[in-house]
Amino acid sequence: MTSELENKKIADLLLPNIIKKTGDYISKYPPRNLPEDAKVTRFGPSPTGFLHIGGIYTALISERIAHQSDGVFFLRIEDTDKTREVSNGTAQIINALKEFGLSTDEGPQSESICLNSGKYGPYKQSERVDIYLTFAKHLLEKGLAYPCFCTKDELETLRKEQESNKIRPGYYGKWARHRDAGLKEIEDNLKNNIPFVIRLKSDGVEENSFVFSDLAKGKINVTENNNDIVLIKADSYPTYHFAHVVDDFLMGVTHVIRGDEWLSSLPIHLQIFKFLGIKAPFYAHISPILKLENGSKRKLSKRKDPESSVDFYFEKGYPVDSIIEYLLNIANSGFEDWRRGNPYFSNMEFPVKLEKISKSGALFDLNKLDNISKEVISKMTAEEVFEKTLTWATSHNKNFANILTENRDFCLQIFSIERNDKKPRKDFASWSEIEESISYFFDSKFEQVKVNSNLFPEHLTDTDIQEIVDSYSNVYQEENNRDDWFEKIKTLSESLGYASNIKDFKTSPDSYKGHVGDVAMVLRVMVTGKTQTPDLYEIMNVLGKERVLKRLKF
RNA sequence: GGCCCUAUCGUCUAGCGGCUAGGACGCGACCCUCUCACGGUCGAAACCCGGGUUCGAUUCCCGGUAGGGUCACCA
Repeated sequence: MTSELENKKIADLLLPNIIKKTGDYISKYPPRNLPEDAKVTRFGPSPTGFLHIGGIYTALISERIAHQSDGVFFLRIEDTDKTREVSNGTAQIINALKEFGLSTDEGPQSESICLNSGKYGPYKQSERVDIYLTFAKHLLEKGLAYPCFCTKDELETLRKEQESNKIRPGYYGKWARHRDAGLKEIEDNLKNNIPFVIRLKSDGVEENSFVFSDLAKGKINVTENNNDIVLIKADSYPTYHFAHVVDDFLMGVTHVIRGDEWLSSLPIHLQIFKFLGIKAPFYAHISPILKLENGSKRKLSKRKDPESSVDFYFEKGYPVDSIIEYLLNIANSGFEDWRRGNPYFSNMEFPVKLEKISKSGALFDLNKLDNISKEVISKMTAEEVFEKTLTWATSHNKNFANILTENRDFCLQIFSIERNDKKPRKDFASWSEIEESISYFFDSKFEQVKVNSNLFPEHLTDTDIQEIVDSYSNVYQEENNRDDWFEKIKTLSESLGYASNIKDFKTSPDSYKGHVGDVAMVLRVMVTGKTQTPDLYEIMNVLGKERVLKRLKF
């Protein structure tokens, strides 16, 4: 029997139910009809738990690269490890993408809806098993793959033996026990119902290396793979390596954007492409987001770092645009300059460039996130701030949500304070900070705060304070503008023996009881219970005459 | 350990043979100012080490060192 015939027979023996040919699938999924420069990218997460911020980072870059080239960005659920799968994992992924506004053109959109499922789908790897098996069978027939009947224990002892002899561990060369098994041996094993995996019959030579051009990393040195890696597991699911190659080929992916932890398995992937006789896509391997711990950097970890989960940011109430802009800034540091030049453009307009992605990993910097977020929120209208705060509060702070809905107009006025100025306030980085910082506007909360007498300027006596409060109460009325309001404070200061401007006070401190700042501070503390607030004139206007007088009398 | 990747202020980075090494965040001072925030001005703060190549290296090459990744029937 020729080896060709024997291979065919082995393939049929191993996968008797696979009757389609690779060609059937290739013609079912023809090349995409897109403009020449259009890029097709994908996000391929595993539904194994909460979505990592690093996943959003990769998805964001992939989405921008596709859509900024009039290409296609799709979601593919990589659920080939049923032992690690989490029940609502897919839903979490879909929701997170939605929350971040990363729109997918194909793939699952919800539990039941899958966009364009007929075109290049299914978009769930567990539903594509027959496809992988067909391609695996093809490799078996060509003698480029073979069944391996080793048990886990056997592989374990093999590894131990290699390690103790200081030999590179792996299933290759003479260590690949089943690599050259004949038809008879395979038949016997199958008859005894011994489970098997399908391995690649590698032709790689460890000493050979070549230069590969990665879009993000640049030129890299690649060593040939000589490991007979597993393509199909004993449960008939493919490994990542095999699924990646088959899927990204059939689904017409042009640019594979993924974390650089995959860099070291690139040789495997290129080899599978070669064995299948198909062209590999472009690759961009991007550095992960890191965290500093005990002086050394490490990847943000799912288990140890709460900030690795996207939920962390949603709980704190960062606007999604803040997170997106922070991530864009990590991806392409030119983002900051672009933003300065285009303060009101959507961040979708910022052109992301793979070749500009930093080669080294960035430490996550919450300070920077806060700064970007303050900038983002300061550009929102009071209505936007209100709506987004309410949305956040509805799922994270019910009491506050009620206060917001019951006091809609009042809150809108509060959020308008110093917002429509040419230099708007930048004091909120997240929605969770707002409740506390505006609490004094609400009588129910203000009255609980006993105005602390040591908040007043130290050098004023109780009588001084009383005098300021009384005389201001007498002249107070709602003013039309800040200047009138301040003039009144100044006049009052003069009449009570305080300098109406601080410079006068500084030149001869002994001729005054204090200065206009002290007078304003007394009023500020009386009205808000705080020493640091936004513009007092605006606050008084928002509170209204009645409430101001009541607080002054208190 | 093998292989691969990376290395500029505390952090994110610009730099692509000649620069007082630039910017941003954070930090400090001052100005503006009714406090805070904003804004403005200024300041402290970096080229991992050693060899080459070169008239000249942060930049190119080699070697160290350090950090990271990877060596699964996980992705």
